[in-house]
Formats: sequence, structure tokens, C-alpha cells
Amino acid sequence: MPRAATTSDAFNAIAEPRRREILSFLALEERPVGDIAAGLGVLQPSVSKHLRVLRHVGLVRVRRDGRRMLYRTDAETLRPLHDWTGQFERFWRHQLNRVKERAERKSAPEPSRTESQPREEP
Amino acid sequence: MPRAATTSDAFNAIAEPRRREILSFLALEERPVGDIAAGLGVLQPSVSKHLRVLRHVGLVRVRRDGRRMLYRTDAETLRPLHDWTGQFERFWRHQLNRVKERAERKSAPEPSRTESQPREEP
DNA sequence: TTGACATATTCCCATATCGGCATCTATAGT
DNA sequence: ACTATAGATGCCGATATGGGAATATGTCAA
Repeated sequence: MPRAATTSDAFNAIAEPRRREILSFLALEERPVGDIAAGLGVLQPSVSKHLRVLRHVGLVRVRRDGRRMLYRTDAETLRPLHDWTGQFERFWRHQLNRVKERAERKSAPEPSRTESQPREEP
Repeated sequence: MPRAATTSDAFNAIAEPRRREILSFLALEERPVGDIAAGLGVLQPSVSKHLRVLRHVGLVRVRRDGRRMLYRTDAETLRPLHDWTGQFERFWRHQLNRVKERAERKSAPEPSRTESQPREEP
């Protein structure tokens, strides 16, 4: 089974950096595709494809204006992501303290090296 | 160019639902791999692979205890994601109001259908 | 109708992915 | 040394991806 589709949910959709840029670009006001391409320095077809994904998961809304398509970010869809990461807020608060303590103990004698850390890709 | 690697950053790492479950499971206390597999109903090799990804991007920390490996979530790494989505908080607040207004206008006369919505995969 | 402009779609391709299964490594206990 | 247990890694295969270039669709204007 391959990776879940980018269009499967907002988590997968925003995994792509370019799509995050687009969302920020469209947060303040609606803009036509051409402006996005020019503003971010991306080819137009690429922008259209990213917008297709974002639209599919509800992260942007479209409106037609003559021959232009005006896109804008639908921030509401980002709420669940914010909430999910927010679950861990109390934990990173605690961990910050631990890091502090660890740093303060830096001037201590010999740390007891009874437990080793596994190496990361040698 | 294919999709960015799951190990490229936290955004890509948490795109996988199973990995999100693992992070929640390891948020409160450190646990050995076997407990994770049993607790989430996933085969052990699959868990090990997910943990490898999570470790790579710094979302979990490991510690050896005899022949077991004790993993726990490093919530600090989720902070950037929370902050990024948080940028849009003021926008979804505004949009909630618009949705309200739109719902209230439901009982209005004929909406001027000068602009049509593009259809989503017919 | 014809032409110009804005956006969407299609085709091609190298690649990372996830699950399942088998196997390898490492530590513990006897 | 041998066995059991915990975990990591390797191999396989089907598939969606993103960029680039070309092309298609759609709308306005004269």
C-alpha cells in the first residue's frame, strides 16, 4: 500500500511546502492563479495542480471572476490540525523545563554513562 | 520529482495517521515497541518502521532498557506545526462570522446567481 | 468568427512509501 | 554455549507524486 493520497486529508495536503506557501499567500485576500504563480515564482500549471489538491480537502475556496479564478484560503479547515498539535502543548511546556534542568546540570561531575543512545544512520 | 520524504520534516512525518496515533500513545509516558504494537493493533515491524521515521525528524526519543527500547514523544518538535497553523487562527475566527451571516441570509429572496461555483469532479 | 488571455488538464518518469513476511541482531537468563 | 525474547532491517510490489512541457478548455473583446 502506497502513501496516503495528498488529497486524503488536510494533514497530507499541507505536507508539501509549496502548498503551505500558497495558503499563506491566500490568507489575507483572494487572488487569481497568475498572481500566485508570479508571487511565489512557480510555473502556472504547477500552481493549478497544488490548488486542485487544496480545494479537494477544503483548504481553499474558489470564485470565478470573468476568465480568472479567485482563490482564497479557508482557514477553518486548518483548525483540526491546530487542535491536534495543541493536545501536546502541555507536554512541550514540561519538556522545556527538563531541557533547562539538563543544561544547568552541565557543570556537574561525570554523568553515569550506563545507558547509551542509539546512533542515527552511521 | 516525487513527493518529499516522510523523513524530511515533521509535517510529512505526521501526515501518516498511524504515526499520529503513535505520538498520542507515547505522549504521557515512554513505552516499549511491543506495547505500542499491541496497544494499536499493528504488527511490530510496521511499528518499528514508523518509529524510525518519527525518530528521524525528532518527534520521539529513545532509551534502551535491557533488551527493550523505550520510546516517548518529544512534543517540542510539534511546536512549529502548532505555530504555523496558529497563524490562521484570526482568519478562521472571521470566517466563522461569515458563515453565520450566510446562514442568516438563507431566508432572503433570490440570490443573484451571477457567479457560479466550479463543480467538484462530476 | 477569430484571436488573445487565464486557467486546467494530460502525458511522461524517477522515486519514496507502506504493508506483509522473513530474517538478522542484540540482550537476558540459565 | 544455548535458547528465548525484543526489536530492527531487508525484500517485494502497487501506487500516487511533482515537475516540465505541451495541449485543452473557457471566457472576453473586437
